[in-house]
Parts: sequence; structure tokens; C-alpha cells
Amino acid sequence: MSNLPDSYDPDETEQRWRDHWRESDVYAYDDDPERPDYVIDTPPPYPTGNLHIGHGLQWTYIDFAARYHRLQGYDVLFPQGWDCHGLPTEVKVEETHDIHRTEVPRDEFREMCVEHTHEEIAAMKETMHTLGFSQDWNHEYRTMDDDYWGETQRSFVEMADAGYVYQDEHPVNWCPRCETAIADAEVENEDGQGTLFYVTFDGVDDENIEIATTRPELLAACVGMAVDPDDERYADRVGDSFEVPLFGQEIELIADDDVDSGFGTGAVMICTFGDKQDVDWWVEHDLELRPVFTEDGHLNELAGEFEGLSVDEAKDEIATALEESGHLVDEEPTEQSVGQCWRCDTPIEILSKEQWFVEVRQDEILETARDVEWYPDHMYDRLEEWTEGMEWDWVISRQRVFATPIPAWECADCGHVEIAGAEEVPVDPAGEDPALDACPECGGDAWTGETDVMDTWMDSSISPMYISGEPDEAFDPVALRPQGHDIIRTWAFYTLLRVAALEETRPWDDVLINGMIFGDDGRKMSKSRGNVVSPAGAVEEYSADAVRQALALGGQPGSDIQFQWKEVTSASRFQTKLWNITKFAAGHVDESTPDVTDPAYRDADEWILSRCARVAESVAEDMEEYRFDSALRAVREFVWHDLADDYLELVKGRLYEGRPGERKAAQHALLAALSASLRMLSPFAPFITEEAWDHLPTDGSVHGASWPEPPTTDPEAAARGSIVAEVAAAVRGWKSGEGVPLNADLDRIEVYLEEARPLDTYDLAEAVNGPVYVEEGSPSVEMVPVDVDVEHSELGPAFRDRAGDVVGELEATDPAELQAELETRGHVEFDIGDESVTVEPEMFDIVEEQRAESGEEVVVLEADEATVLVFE
RNA sequence: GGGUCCGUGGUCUAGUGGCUAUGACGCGGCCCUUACAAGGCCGAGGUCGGUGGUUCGAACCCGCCCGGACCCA
Repeated sequence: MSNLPDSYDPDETEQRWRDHWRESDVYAYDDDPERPDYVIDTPPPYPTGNLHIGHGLQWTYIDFAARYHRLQGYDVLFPQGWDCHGLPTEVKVEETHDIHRTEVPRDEFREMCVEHTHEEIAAMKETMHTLGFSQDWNHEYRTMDDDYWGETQRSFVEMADAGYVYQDEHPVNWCPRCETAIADAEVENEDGQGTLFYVTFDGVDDENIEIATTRPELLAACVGMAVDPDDERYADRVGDSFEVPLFGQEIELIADDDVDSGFGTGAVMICTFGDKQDVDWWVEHDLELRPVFTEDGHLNELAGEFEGLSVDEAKDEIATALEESGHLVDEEPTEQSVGQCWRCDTPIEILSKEQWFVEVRQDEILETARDVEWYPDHMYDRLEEWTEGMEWDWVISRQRVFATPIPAWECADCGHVEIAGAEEVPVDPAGEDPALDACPECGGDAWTGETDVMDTWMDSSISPMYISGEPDEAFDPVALRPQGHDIIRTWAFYTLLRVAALEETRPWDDVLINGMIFGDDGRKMSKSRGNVVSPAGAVEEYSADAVRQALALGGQPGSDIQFQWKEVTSASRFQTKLWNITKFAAGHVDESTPDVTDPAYRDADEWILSRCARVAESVAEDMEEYRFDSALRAVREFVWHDLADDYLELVKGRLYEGRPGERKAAQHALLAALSASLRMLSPFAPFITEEAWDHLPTDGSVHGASWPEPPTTDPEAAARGSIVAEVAAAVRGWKSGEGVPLNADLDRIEVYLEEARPLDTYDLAEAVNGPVYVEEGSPSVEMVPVDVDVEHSELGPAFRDRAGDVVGELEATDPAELQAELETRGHVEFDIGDESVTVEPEMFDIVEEQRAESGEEVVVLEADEATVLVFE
């Protein structure tokens, strides 16, 4: 049934199957009660329009897991979501339409964002198809869709009912560019150079004290000065008053352990707020609040003549003013770490504002996290470290537009805040009134809708519950959460927090953490370095199957990997090999092959099938542990070396010229081994395996098949088949090395086995092209002992600390003497010091080499379990 | 400053106590053999970052040092 093209054309083939799969339901989740579920909490990427190679790595892993579990008979749900809300889209839309979000009605602006998001999603989906990912597109979701954000609101309501949500005025991280509060997780500390200013504060009744600060622009917000209580320089000054230069407010010197007396002068000013430390001191010492920054990062009226300046302008101008007034003593460069908004890199400020918060209950989160299997397991440590380091609750309100509205209203009369009921959502409180008419506190009926919206992590952190069909179905942990290690502190953390709060159980059974991907030069991919790999471009140049394999082999999941073109090259070669094997097999099998009953397997057949069974087992173990690298290596090794190099060569004789029964057995075993190989490879290379499968007498799609379970074999026959393969390989290697054509006739070969076994020489004779004689014992050529090979694992434990001396004796003795002694006494003896020791035969082997022999010209080959004489 | 991971031929990578340390790419040589020259075979190339220890035995376990990456402060 062979009508395969001579060479494999990945472009044409991949496009054809891509189109075919889109129309078929091979990847559909059936919700079949008979089969166990395997549900994947696929990451919902932010719709930027560009699916980069980092996504490629991550989705490749997910796809391996999805396809493997389908083969194992699971009802796999591989959904795809999109995390739509957020600032980048707002900014993009403002640019595209040349507007500011406040210039158009909220509804209209939101609509523009939605439209823009649809376009970006479409582009990314295209690349997902290109790479051959097997999502079930019937289960696609967008966090901006009503039913999704309705669920986000419902989960908010439930958490409010459970006491997790509160509204409060509290200092929060504030991005002056985005003009919104942001959570701790959204602040990134960037190291850089700053200037340390030494500023004199005049004592009200006593001498001056000099402080050091990197932020003179905060002087107007200064509400105190602090020193280390053990700092002798200031021991008698605590409690004294000082006047803040330029601004004139009087402040007090306090003592606090948290002051680093080694920094600057040992005295620091406390401002509301320069950093989190200021917030701590402010609370601890009950200080005044002097907020000097506006929401867009300018000084306010408390700064007097400096009002209206930006942070940077204020820093310069205030420093100059200090110099003029004689308060600036010195300045020097310093290393400093500045908190920045992770979306726009603007340095953040800390502002005290009324916000919505979700309580962070650390113990509950960690308990849930420990109930999940982490792959690799050390990734749990990162989550733990982050969780234990949390100081503030999660601020979830954002002063933006394109996000899920916080479903709450404030009574215009008494200020009572009413949160929506679970049955009211989805609801936009900015445009709709609450379900209840009268305020439960004062009976008023005028409501002001909340205009704050939610952190987008409030959307994505319910993904496992959403894909499980909440609220219609009870929640069970889903099988797998795949995600990058860069968002452990966000997506993983928030999901654990939410599921711990809302459900009785863990969100997932397993978490698979993937690493980051670097360029071929080992450096971060960047346009300026020119080492960026675009998934679509790489596919075009090679093939999706080759790119997927390269990603799998880049390293073990969890570690950062380097994208390597040489792995893509290597994968392409393997595909050529696989295609040629398929082409050969397709020429020898037909529709009747799968139905051959009681095939008369020869030893070679038994061997390849037993080897295939062992490979299927070990590959399955790797796949269960997400060791995709190791799994793929094992299958490739089997296909290339066992199946192609050895087995195919052994059975060619039978396939071309064998009697029908013998031929049918070979055909049957060949098809079984190849079909098993294709199934094992199908998660990695879905296109070529499908194409090959399609050309063989097999049913349906390889992606709808089941994990291989090759027929049970006779272990004795398989072991003999292994020797046959070994001998054939040795002879083939020798011919190649001698420059002899592989099909050259041999006069005969003699195979010497240590013990007599009924070796099946039929295939072997065909493969080596000469008659084969099997003998027991050693060949009659002269074998000379040349070396001793110590079995350390036998000898070591027997002699313990004397092992070194014994090995020394063995190696120092003439191997010929050792052999002679072994033959006469069955063991060898040495004197070590005063003692005589006995070395048993299992503790060492004598290595022999054949030496020139008179008579017939012969070549001696050593295989693992046999010695082979070749007579030309 | 704290935490985590990593350091193996030119490059990338496997290998958590015992044969001659895995494989790929690259390099050199040979070979068109009825699946395969987009292939096969052979070969060169390694002080397993350094050092001290544990052990009969260490790439692997422990200590210290050097170098790199990431997370946190």
C-alpha cells in the first residue's frame, strides 16, 4: 500500500492537518462519565497580538501533557482563555484613537478595548494553530466577556460574605503614570544610582542634627526623625524637636530599632510616605499624615512654593534651595533600589487612599500550596518565601476603566456601602442601581455606584473554578496548572489565595513550572541583540514538529532553556529518518497485517516487541513526571537505533523473500513496533506522526489512539533476539569500517556464546549475508589475557577498606597469571600485609584480545554477549 | 543582605554513590548497501568550576571558595 512521497514535505503536510483538525473533534472534551477527566488550567495570556517563543515553550509542554493523557484514555479538557483586562490595552486604544480615556463615556471606551482585544486574540490564536496545539476551542473564554466577569464579581461577593474583603484608607503603592493603586506583586525593585543628600535640621532648643536622604523632594512630607536607640551619638537627643528646612514644620526625634545606624549619619527623616519603612514608623509612633503628592505625581499645596513640580523637578529645585539656605551639607552618589510599576517602569509613590482590600491569610494559603505537587518541587519554596514575606493585604481596587467593576454602591445619605448579591451579577454599578431599594442603614434610596474596578489578577485567579463549570458544578481540583516561574508570586499565589478562601480543597493536583527561554547565544532575547526567535518564522523555516522537539529537548521542564537551532536541525533529521522507516514499512504491510492471527514470531520479533514494551513503560513514567526531554530522547533512541538500524535490517530477508508465514510475522511485528513508536511520538510531533499513521493500516487519528501496549513476549526468545541484533550490528559495523559494502557476501560467521542457546540464525544469516554457526564457549583463535576489569560493585563492599589494596594487587598482576590461577583454583589469592585474601571470580573479568593465529584468516568481533568470528 | 537554581568535550545537554561519563550540533575520515547521501559507519575532542571532607569507592553526598542566572529585601 505504498504511495508515499519520497521525501517528507512538512509545509504542505502540516497545513493540511492543521485545516483538518480544525474541522474535527479529535481534541474535544467529551464530558464522558466513563473516562477520568484530565483538566488543564491553561494560562490565559494577555492579548498582545504576539505569541512569542516563551509562550511557545509553555504551550508546548501543555500540549505534550494533553496529548499524552488523551492516549492514556483520559477525557482531556484543554481550554484556552484570554486575560483581557488591563492597562496596556487601555493605552493602546488611547494611542490608536488618539483620545484620553476620560474624553469618552466609559461604555464607549470599554467597547473600543473589547474590539481591540478581539483582534489581538485572533492573531495569537493563529500562531497557536501553527504550532499544532490541541486546545478544545469550544472551551475558549475571555475574562472581558459578561459571563466571565460576572463570575469574577460573584467570587468577590462570596469572599466579602466570608469576611475577606474590606474597604479602608491605607497607604498603598501608587503608580503616578497609570494613576492607580497597584499591589505589592506589581512593584519591581530596580537597582540604580542615586544621590545621597546630607541635610541639616535645625534644633529648636539645642544643636542641629544632620540626616541623609535620597529624597529631598519629600521634605514637605517630613513628620519625624529617627535614630537607632543604641546609637551613642544621639543617646541624649531623643525627644528633642527640630525644624524641617524650607518648610518649617516642627518634628520630634524618635528612637527605633529599625534604623540602620551605619547608613549616612545614622539619622533619617520619616515622611508620609517615602517607602514601606516610613509607613511602619508612621503607624508605630502614631505620627501625623502629611501627603504631598497628587495622584499624577506632582507636589501639592503643602509644598508651598514648590507646588506643581514633578518628582524629578522637585528633587533638583529643593536641593538647590537647600544649598542656598545653607542646609545642604554634602551630596554623594549612592546605590539605591527604587520600586517601579511593573507595567510602565515609573517609580511608584506610596499614597494613602480609600481602597478595597482582600485579606492575605498566609497559613491558609501555604497549607493549600503544600497540598499541591510542585514540578520541580523546589518551586514551592519561592511561593513560600513570597507568602511569608507579605506585609500588606492585597489591594484589589484600581482606578481604571477596562476591568471588572467592583459590584458595590454607596448610600448618598449615610455613606453605607452595599455589596451586590450573588444573584445580581454581572452588574456595572456605575450604570445600574442595586437590587434592594432602600438603604438598610438609613432607608435612603439614592445610591452612588462604585467606579473603582478590580485588579486583573482578580479575574485570572478564578480560572480553575471557571473552567470547572462553577457555579453549576461542585469544584474538584483540576489536574494541572502550568505556568512560568516569573508569576509564582502573582498568578499562582492569588489563585491559591482565592481557592483556599472559596473552596474546600486545593485548586490543582499538579503545578508544572516552566522556565524562561533565552536566545541561541544564551542571552535574553531582544531585538537589539538580534537573537529573537519568532515561532512562526522558525516553523516556516523548519517545521512545527521540529520546533516542538527542539523545545522539548532544550532542558528539563522548570529550568530556563536556551533556544537552539541545532536541536531543530537534529529534529528535522530525525523526521527524515522516521519518514523513511514509514515508507519502508508501508511497502511491506497491508490492510490484512493487523489481523494476522498467532503470528509465528522469530526471536528478532520477540526482541523488538519486548524492547518496545519496555520503552513504552519508561516513556510513560517520564511523561507522568513531566520529563518531556527524557521521554523524547528515549523514543528517538528506540526508533533510530533499535527499530531502524537493527530490526529493519534483520527482517529485510523475511520481508522480501520469506515464506508467507514468516513474512506475515515480520510484517505484524514491524507494524506493531512502528505504530507504537508513532503513538509515543505523537505528543511531540503531532503532524508527521499523523501523516505516517494515515499511510499505514491503522484506524482513525493517531491522536485518538491509545498508549501502546505491545503483545507480551517470550523473555527467553527476546533475549536471544537481542544477541542476534547485537551480532548483526557488530558485523555491519565491521563491514562499514572495512569499507566493505553492507550487502557483500560472507563465507560464514561463527557466533560463540558462553552457554549453549538455541539462537535463531535465520534473520541473522540474511542480515550478514552468509551462513551462521552457533558454538558454545570460546572460539579456537588464540585469545590472550591483556587486562583485568574490576567489578567494583562486587569487590568494594566485600573488602571495604582493603578494597584499594586488593584492586592494586589485581592490576599489578600479569593477567595471564590471574587467568591461570582462576582456571586451576576457581579464585585468586593475595597476601595483603599478613593476611591472605581470596578474590572470587565474580569480582573481576579477564579482558582478552585475539592475537594473530595461524591457518584460516579470520576476524574476531566482540559483542556484549557473544564473540563473533567472521570468515570472508 | 536573604533565598533558590546552575557550573559536565568548541557549543548545548543527560546522568543524585560502583563497567571505558550520555546524546546532539559542529569538526575530520570512509561508504551510494533494493527505507534513508536531507543518509550510514568510524574517529578526534572532557583535570565533570576549584578546594577540603565523608566513603572501600564521588560528576553525584557534606563544608568552604570562585563564577553565572533568577526571586526577594
